[in-house]
Amino acid sequence: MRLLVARCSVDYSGRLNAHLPEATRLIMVKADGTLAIHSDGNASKPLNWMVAPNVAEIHDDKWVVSNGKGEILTIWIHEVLEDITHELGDDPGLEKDGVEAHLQELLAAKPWVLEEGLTLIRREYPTDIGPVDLLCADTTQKAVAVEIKRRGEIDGVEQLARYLERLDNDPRLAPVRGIFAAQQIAPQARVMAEARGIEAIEVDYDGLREAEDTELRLFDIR
Amino acid sequence: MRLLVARCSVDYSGRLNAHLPEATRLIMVKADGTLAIHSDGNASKPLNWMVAPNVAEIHDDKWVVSNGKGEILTIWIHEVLEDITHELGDDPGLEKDGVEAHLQELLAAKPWVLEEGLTLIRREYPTDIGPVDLLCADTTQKAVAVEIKRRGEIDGVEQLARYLERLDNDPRLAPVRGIFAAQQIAPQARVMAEARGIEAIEVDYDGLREAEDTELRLFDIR
DNA sequence: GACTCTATCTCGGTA
DNA sequence: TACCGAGGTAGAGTC
Repeated sequence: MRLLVARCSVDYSGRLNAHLPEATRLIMVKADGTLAIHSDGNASKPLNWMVAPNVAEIHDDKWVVSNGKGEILTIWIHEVLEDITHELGDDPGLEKDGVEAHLQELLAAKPWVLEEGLTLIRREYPTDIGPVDLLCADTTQKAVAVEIKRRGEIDGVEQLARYLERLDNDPRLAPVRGIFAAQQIAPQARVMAEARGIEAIEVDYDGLREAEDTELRLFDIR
Repeated sequence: MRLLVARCSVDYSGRLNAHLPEATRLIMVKADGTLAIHSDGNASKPLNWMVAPNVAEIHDDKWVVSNGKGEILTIWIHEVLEDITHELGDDPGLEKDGVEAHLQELLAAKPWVLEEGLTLIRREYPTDIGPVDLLCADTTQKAVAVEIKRRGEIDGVEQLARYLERLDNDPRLAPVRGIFAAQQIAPQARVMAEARGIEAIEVDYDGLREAEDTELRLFDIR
């Protein structure tokens, strides 16, 4: 990783056109060629950037970085205040916990926490506008589509409504009920769900995870 | 701006829980306290970060950065390879061109490029769930709602469909037609639009902008 | 301050 | 490769 602190001005042309007047900034170049230009304040995001893969022509006073999609970043270097390079090596990467994928796993394993007697037919059940998180069957063998979110907002309800519309076109499944499951459900999303005849259920993620841990210990499969 | 290259491990707890095993990384601290931890490859985004405002307890071997929302970032510093600080000063900021706002301006000025004879009634026409980008009238004086996106995705179609539903409740306007205008329209968004009776139109942004330039020169109002 | 929507979104998964 | 959905989305604008 190369870190350059310099007075510079920048032009970007590609997905839009943008210009940065002359000022002192940090130019960060990663090992794969990813380049980012940061100011000191008012944003955690870079002012300008260019992701890898790209080709950089580097001269003392001018860098021209381009990629295969017609994007060009031109940096005019007016004065270099610092120029250091470090080999950081590979990074083992971020371990995350608490995302939607895990909540989906937990509910796929125990759909009955959403409704007595609910059983799983398939995860990521495909429709022509995208996959439904869970397709289940209730105690009367009727189909139930489940959309899972970490935070239940209005667009999640819309998403489920779209799926239900498509699934109802399948005579083997119709009529399909909908369940909207999330750790937290916004009041507006709840209202929207009720208006569409969709059940909105808040799920206790931590409780589910603890239950999973307990079972794993009981069955000694760790 | 402080730039620290160090072997470190990191724990984040807040909107989710995440952990970074020990490795060499860049820790960037901006003047306002914004902090970002970057690896050398495979991402333009930081692995972990904490935006301002926050409170940082900084010791030699351990940083604890927290904010008022219960988020805590803990950095264990195992070895410092570089530690430099530069005052970059204020940045004049990025000047952009080519975003949705500009496309809306161009189409507001010339709604007839979307449909022969279309005239503008109002930009940002208010409904109780948000403003419609353009409300227009066609040659038969029927209302037409236009939603404008740079890239037309399925969500944009849904958004327009919601607006149309609301506008149709107004007896002075009903029935309202919908036009979905974007530089590029995704195939699924097009399918969804058709299913909703909405016309999907791809707009030539560069052509519109050139036409605008030409007119400005013709009328010498620059 | 809360809410809404855009974004050179970025990033990961999948067909 | 293109498309689609998730994000600790972040950030800007509006009410």
